[in-house]
Amino acid sequence: MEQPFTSVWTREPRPAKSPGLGRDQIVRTAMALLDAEGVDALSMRRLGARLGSGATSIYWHVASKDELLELVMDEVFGEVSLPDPGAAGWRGTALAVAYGLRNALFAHPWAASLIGTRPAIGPNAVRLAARMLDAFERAGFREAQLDYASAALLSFVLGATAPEVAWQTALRRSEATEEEVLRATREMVAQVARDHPGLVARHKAYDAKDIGAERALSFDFGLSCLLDGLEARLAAPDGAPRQTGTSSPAGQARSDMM
Amino acid sequence: MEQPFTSVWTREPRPAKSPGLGRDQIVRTAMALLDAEGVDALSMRRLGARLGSGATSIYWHVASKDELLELVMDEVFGEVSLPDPGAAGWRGTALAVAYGLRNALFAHPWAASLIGTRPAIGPNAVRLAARMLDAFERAGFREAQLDYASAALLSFVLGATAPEVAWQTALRRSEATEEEVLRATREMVAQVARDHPGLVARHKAYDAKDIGAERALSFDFGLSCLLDGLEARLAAPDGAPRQTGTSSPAGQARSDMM
DNA sequence: GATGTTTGTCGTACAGTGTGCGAGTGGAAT
DNA sequence: ATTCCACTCGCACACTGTACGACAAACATC
Repeated sequence: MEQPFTSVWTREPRPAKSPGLGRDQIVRTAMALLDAEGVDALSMRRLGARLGSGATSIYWHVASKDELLELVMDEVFGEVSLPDPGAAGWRGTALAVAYGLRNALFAHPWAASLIGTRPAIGPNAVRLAARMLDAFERAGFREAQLDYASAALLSFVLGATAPEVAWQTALRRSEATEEEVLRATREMVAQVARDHPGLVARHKAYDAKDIGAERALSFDFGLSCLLDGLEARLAAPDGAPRQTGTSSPAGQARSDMM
Repeated sequence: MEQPFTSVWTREPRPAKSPGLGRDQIVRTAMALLDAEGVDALSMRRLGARLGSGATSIYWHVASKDELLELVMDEVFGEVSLPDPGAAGWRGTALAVAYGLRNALFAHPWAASLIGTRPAIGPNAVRLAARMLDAFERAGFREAQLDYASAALLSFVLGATAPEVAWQTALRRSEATEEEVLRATREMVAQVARDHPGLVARHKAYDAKDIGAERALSFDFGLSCLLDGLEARLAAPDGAPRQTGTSSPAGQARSDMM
């Protein structure tokens, strides 16, 4: 669309000395609307109505809806509270970021569907990344590994949380009881996986348990596994302590795209 | 919307004995359109035009656009080729799934923006999960850890790949040269992170390197870290070998939502 | 004070979107 | 011959993002 690859963050915001509409008020109202009614309910006209102004007035302060979404996205990143990297230690900071981000995404489910969509380079996202890099550097990570390690953590958190949130909101939107959902899901799995007998048995085992708690445990498990793996790299700085890992398997090209 | 929580996969597809339009032809054509022109270009009218039929004819075979997207999503999962879990071994299977999924997402960039959006429970996604569980069970994972471990792997792969794809397509859409983008990005970072002096220096170091290759290395690093961490759990079955990890930090509630 | 200029608001309009509805088609079964 | 059924499709509705240009109010300059 735009040729020199611009983003909200490069362009100056409107002077903002104004008495009426302002960029931050727009963003706040948009977040409220998103939180209250979900991502589908956010239209410029509805937002304008909530602001008590015309729909197209918004375009004076914000270039496009996409840009507005970038702004609210960064607001979500701003909501994770960061500990002092010196006091919390490496693992503490990592855990805080992980759970903070996870909780922020649960608090704003619409953000989960946007997170893979556009690059997160707003000031709050950058500050979060900087904090994490700081903590990881204190821990002893150097050079490229520093970036790799923090990227890995963020990747896991996002990849684990986004589908969870998707599930949760999908359930919430259909007003079925959790009972019904469980039954329907089991039927689905049974129907679709009848030639994978292990699956249906295992899925049956879930019936008794609380799904939310189970998912939290799963998150904990994956997170501490990843952190353990990272910690192991601190001992052997430039190699994979358990070998393999850097050789691509069975005819799969690694970095064939781009 | 629908009260008993239905999904495409529960409902029988239309008998499909038809000569004309059919569910699979629709899905194939939709994929072609998506691959060629991206996710914004997929509208029912355009799809109908490509099929040589009216736009609303599609609704006989497919309940809604959402359902259609679920179908094409599963087709993507079907594209990752799975090795024989017996022959490839645990780590081999894990690597194959990871790179296979990653490559599939790069081959169909539109899928990356859909992946966090709706639960993946189509037959191909289920088969992939079953294969992975099989391999992980052979490796020695049991009970809940079996699920946790495979979920962790998928989480990392998705969370690492989706933003990468998002970046790549964002760049592709703006017809800027990679040079321009680099310069603009650096300016962005510099502007936004001027109180994080470490960041801008580190970002400068990237200028010489190939971004794609760098990202592939990052993926490799995170993946092998996670696998190492998982492998460590095989030795100490029911505890975290490096302690911590299951206690939530500094006043952050763990599973407070849902 | 008069005159331009910037800053900001908004109504209208355009080209699209997903999809409900009901009318129409052809072939098969009665 | 008639009834039924699997399909196809045109129309219409409500709604979307946003380009454009007409306004108004605040401010600068003469």
